[in-house]
Amino acid sequence: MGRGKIEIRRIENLANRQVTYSKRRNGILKKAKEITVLCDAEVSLVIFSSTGKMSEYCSSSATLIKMLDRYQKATGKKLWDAKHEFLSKEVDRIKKENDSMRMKLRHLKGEDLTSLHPKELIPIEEALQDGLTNVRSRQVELWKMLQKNERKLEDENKHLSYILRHQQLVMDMNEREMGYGYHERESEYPLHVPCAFRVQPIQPNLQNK
Amino acid sequence: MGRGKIEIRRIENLANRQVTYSKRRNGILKKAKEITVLCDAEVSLVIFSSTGKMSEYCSSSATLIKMLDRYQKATGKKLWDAKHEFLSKEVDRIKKENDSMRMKLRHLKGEDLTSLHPKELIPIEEALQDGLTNVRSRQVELWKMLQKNERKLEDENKHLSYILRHQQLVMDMNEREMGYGYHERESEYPLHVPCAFRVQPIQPNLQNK
DNA sequence: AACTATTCATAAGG
DNA sequence: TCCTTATGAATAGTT
Repeated sequence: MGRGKIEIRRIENLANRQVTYSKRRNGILKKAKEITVLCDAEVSLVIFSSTGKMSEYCSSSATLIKMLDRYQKATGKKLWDAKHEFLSKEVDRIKKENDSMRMKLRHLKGEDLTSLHPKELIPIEEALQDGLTNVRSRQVELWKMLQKNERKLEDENKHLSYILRHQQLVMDMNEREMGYGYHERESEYPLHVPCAFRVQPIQPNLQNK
Repeated sequence: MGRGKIEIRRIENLANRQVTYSKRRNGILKKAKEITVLCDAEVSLVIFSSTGKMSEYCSSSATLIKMLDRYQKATGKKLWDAKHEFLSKEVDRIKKENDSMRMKLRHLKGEDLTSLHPKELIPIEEALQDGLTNVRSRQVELWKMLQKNERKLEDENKHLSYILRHQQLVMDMNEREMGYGYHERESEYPLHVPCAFRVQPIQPNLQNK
């Protein structure tokens, strides 16, 4: 494809070789990009020129690392050292554990049951029954605690109300005793108790809530 | 370069995409080989089709590992470390997922409930109830299937027994008809039916099992 | 898998 | 390195 056919053998002339290199490298990079877009493929391409200059292309969805991972899985060749191998195995192991738990959860939800042997249903049923028992006993426990707490608060409430009411009575009496003659003293030491904080007669519905 | 120009965008038709993929893949592989020969370059090329099939080319003087070493030196990017980091993150991520599922399972078993807010008990209870319902309906389903199958077998059994009893009656009659006169014939063509295979009167408990 | 019309890549030259 | 252009290669659509 050019002004004449060329044999596929090393180009001896350095300048020509370099020119051809850069032209063809661009061509390959372009083709690589095109195939990823056209065909939904993933490409990793690394080229070193004879002078050692590097060019690379890696399809956007695939980092070189991911590509190499896939490469390893596809070929079985090991590119990494023992540390990575350990981590890879760790990932696999945990993933398996994960899948198994996911399955268990699904079974407990009552999904995918048709894939199970009838005998396998028994322990699942028992586990569910136990779980339900436990959850409900916990609820009863909480309920009792709430009730107990409520009673305690109610008692406290009554007690406080009683004290406050008593205090207010005392204050009212003092006020009446002192009469208008003590007006100045009152302004020096005002009571600073806004209406909202004055104890009201207890509301019946507060007790029964 | 073909019967008409095409846009560089994903080919929607699957068959076309696959055909184009294989044509262009061959093209790129050829170009990669050519540039290594013509220009004394080194190329590493890995392609995955959308179906996950891998093709690769690596110039003879460069194994992929050597290429990656050069890549690391050329870019300063540490593939090894990056890979390590990637895997570590992966492990962490999956472990978290794992812990969360383990917790869910424990909760469904009714364990560690004290750490939950009372409101969180409700969905768990519901899930357990649903699961139990599903498991039990599956059991009922299986039970029905078994019963149906049992009835079928019972009927078949009755039918076979009837036929065999009938056959035995016929055989017995033949034997009696022939009398002792046919002794020699009987020894020439023995019945070859061992006792164990003779049909016995049906046992009542076989029918009711 | 082959064919072929067409587009594309590129060798040579400036 | 970039432009041009003649040529051969690659390939899209078809059979």
